[in-house]
Amino acid sequence: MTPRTGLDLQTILEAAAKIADEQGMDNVTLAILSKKLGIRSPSLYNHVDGLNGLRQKLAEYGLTKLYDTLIKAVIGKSGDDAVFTLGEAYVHFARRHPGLYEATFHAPDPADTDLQQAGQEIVDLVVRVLEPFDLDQDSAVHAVRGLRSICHGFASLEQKGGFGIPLDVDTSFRMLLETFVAGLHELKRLSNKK
Amino acid sequence: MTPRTGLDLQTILEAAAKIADEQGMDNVTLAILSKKLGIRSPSLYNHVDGLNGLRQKLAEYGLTKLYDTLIKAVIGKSGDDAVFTLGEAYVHFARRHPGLYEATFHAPDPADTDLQQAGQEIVDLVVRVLEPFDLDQDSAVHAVRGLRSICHGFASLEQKGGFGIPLDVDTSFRMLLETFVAGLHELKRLSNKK
DNA sequence: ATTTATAAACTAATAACGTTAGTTTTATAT
DNA sequence: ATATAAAACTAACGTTATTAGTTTATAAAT
Repeated sequence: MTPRTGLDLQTILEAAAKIADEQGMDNVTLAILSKKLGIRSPSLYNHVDGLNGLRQKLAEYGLTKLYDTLIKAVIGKSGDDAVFTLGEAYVHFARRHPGLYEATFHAPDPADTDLQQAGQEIVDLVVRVLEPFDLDQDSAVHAVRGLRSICHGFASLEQKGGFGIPLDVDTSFRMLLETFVAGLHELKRLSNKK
Repeated sequence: MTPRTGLDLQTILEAAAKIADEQGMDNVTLAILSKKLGIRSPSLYNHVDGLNGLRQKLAEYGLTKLYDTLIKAVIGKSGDDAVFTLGEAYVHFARRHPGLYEATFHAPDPADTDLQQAGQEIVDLVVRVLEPFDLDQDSAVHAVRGLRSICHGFASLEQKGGFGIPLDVDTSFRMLLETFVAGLHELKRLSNKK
């Protein structure tokens, strides 16, 4: 004896992501979402644990979509080139999916296991991209944090309209990545000297 | 004939900043704020244009406090040292005032003149800190964007609990700044070669 | 074909919030 | 003492999220 088939989580998350991208994360409400789906807002509780539950799932959904984008981008690339490609795919994702990207950081429970794991997959990917740089274990962790900070910081500031001056932002980001990569090589050279 | 003297904006913003820091930006509501101030929520409209107006003012307040912190930190410093000091003061501010720092990015109208000016002061400060690196005009703008991205990205990720692994975060950030500075020197060396 | 179990979707109701309108209060300058 | 202007108030409304309880539809079992 099985129940009737209604909405599924995937449909709900896609609709929520669309609202986030088009109207901003603030407008991802149960009221607006349910209207878009053609149901009443209490019905959403059959699929998601309230607004917080929706935000949690949406954050996870966003991270896995980001991961899919990144891994497709770096296939067949290595070394400096892979770093540039990874970075550019990251900010490109944030531009294409501003709301979903924002949702990634709006999880009510950042310590949730599923969410952590989705984030860890991205970290592991960045670790692999940085492997050719021959960093020791600790330095590798530091470098991953660095590259994530660069990508997220740039994407976030760009989204918030932080770059007022009319100077090409792609060039800015490319130069930032080049500076980072050059710095990695340089620090490695210095440590090899000893 | 002057009116009675009630609350002033400064008091309101300080209370709002405290709520933001202690309970998160989501709890900066007119209801909670007015309760903390011992007045009814509609009375806040005498000082601030609703919740959006409060958020706008709070963002501006946060930027000026950040600017004050940064400028005090870099006084008497120059070159690489000034960059390290600036960056560390930045993330230190974000740690001490997590909610107020977050508020900085939650202005309903990012294009507002007063807010833009508050942000521009910080940009100008970073420009001056990077002057010793002898960058041409465009490169200087790119470098400022880069350093801002690094600082904001790191602060933001740290705040969101993005760094799971138990490896010292201060070391991570220091190394990121060192990588950036080394990269700047290296790129400069390369461009001088021609 | 009929029955039945199950979950999806519903209605109704409540509490909290932001906001507006209109009234009262109170400190100060005359 | 009095008039004024703004601060603070009460009352009310619309919108949310949320809970409780009811109805409905569908897939499987008879």
